[in-house]
Amino acid sequence: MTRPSEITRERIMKSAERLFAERGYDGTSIRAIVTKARVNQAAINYHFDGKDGLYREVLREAFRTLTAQQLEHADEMKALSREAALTAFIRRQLHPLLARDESSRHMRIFNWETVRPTTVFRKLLSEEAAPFMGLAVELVRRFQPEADERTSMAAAVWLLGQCSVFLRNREQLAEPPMGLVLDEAAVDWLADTISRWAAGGLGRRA
Amino acid sequence: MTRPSEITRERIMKSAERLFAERGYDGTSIRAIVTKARVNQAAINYHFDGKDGLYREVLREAFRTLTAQQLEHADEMKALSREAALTAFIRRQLHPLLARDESSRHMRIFNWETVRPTTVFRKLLSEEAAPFMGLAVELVRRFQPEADERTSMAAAVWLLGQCSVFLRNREQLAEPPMGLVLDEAAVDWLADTISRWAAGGLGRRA
DNA sequence: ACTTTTTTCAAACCGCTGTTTGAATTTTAA
DNA sequence: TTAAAATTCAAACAGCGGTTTGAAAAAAGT
Repeated sequence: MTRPSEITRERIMKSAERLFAERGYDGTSIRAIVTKARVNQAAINYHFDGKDGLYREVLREAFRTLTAQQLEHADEMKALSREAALTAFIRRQLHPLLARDESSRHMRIFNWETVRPTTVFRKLLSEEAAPFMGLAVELVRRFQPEADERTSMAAAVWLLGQCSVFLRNREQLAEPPMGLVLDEAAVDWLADTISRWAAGGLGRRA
Repeated sequence: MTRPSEITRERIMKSAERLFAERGYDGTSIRAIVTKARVNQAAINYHFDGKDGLYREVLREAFRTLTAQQLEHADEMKALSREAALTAFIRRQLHPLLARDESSRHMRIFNWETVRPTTVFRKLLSEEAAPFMGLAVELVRRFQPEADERTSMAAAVWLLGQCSVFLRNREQLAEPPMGLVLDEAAVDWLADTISRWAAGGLGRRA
C-alpha cells in the first residue's frame, strides 16, 4: 500500500460518507463525490471498483463504529442496576441527537437503508447485528427474566423503536403541530423520561 | 370533467401509488408509471403538470386515508377504558402489517418521506397532522392527566415509535438474528403486548 | 354538420448518470 | 539510473431521466 493512494482513498470515503448520509445512495452522484473530495472521477472505480463498492465500504464502517459505541460499555453495564443500565443504554442510543458528528451521519445512512435495504445492508445486518441485539435482549431480560425468546426479542425491538422515532424524525418533531425541539437539555430529559416509561412497561408482568 | 380523461387519471394514480410505495420518488421513473398504467408518457405532464404534481396528489391521498382510519374511531374510543382504547389504537396502527393492501402501501410512501422529507410532505404534515396527533395526545393524557404539554407530546410520539419500528422494519425483523415473523397471529399478540408495556410505562408517575 | 376544445400520441430534446478508455504521470523496486 | 508497476487524469461512451413539441384523434358544444 503506497501512501498517496491511501490519501485519495480516505478523501473519497470521507466525502462519500457525508453525501450518502445527506442524500442517500441514489441521490448521490459520483461526480458530486469526486468534486467534494477533489479527486479524479475515475478514482472511485479504480479504488473501490465502482459506486457500489464504495457504498459497501462506507456502510461497513458506519455499522462498525455505531454498534461499537454500545458494545464498548457492555461490561460496565453489568455492574449497574437494571434501571441505571437501561438509562445508560437509551442515552447512548440518543447520542446522535446531541451532536452533528460522525454518529449522526452514520445514523442517517442507516435510515436510508430502512426504506429499501440494499442486499449489502441485509447481509451486513444478518451477519453482524447479533452482538448488538444480544446486548439489548440481555438488558430487557433483566426486567423480564421469565420471558420467552420471542417476547425478549420483541421487547428489545420495542425499546429500540422508542429511541429511533426521535432520532429519525427530529426535524419533523420540531415543527408544528408537535413542536418538540430537541436541544441538549431536552435530550437529557428525553433520555430519562423514556427510560422511566420503558422500565415501567417492562417492570410489570409480561 | 369528461369521463375518458378521468379514467386515465385514475390509472396513472393507481400505478404511481404502487410504484412510489415500492421504489420511492427518485426510484420511480415516469416511464415506469406510464408503462404500468398503459397510458402515453405525456399524459402525466398533461394531467398532473409533471412528476412533482403527480407525487403531490398521491401523497395527499395517502395521508388522508391513513389518518382517517384512526380519526373515524375517535368517538367510540372515548367510551372505552383507557387500556382498551390504547389497545384499539395500537391495533389500528399495526394494521398495515396484517394485509398487503392500500394501507401498507400508504405507510411505505410515508416511510420514504421520513428520510428526506419533500417540501410537499413537510407542508402536508404541519397543516394536517394536528387532528391525528391530537388523538394520540388525548389518549396518553388519560394515563397522565397531570402531565405538561411537552411530556404529553413526547409520550404520544413515544407511543407511535413503538408501533412504527415494527411497521418499518418488518422484513429485517423476520431474518436472523431477530427472527420475528409477523404473521397474523403474531400481530395480534404484538398489539396486546405493546399495549401492556406502553400502559405500564405511562401508568406510573411521570 | 361543423367548429372548438380536450385529450392522446410518437418522437425528439437535453441534461445527467455510472463506467470505460488509453495515455500521462508518479511511485516503487532493482 | 532504469524498468516496472501503480496511480492519476481528461475525454468519451452509452443509457436513462423528465419534459416539450406539434400533429392526430376524440369529445363536446353549437
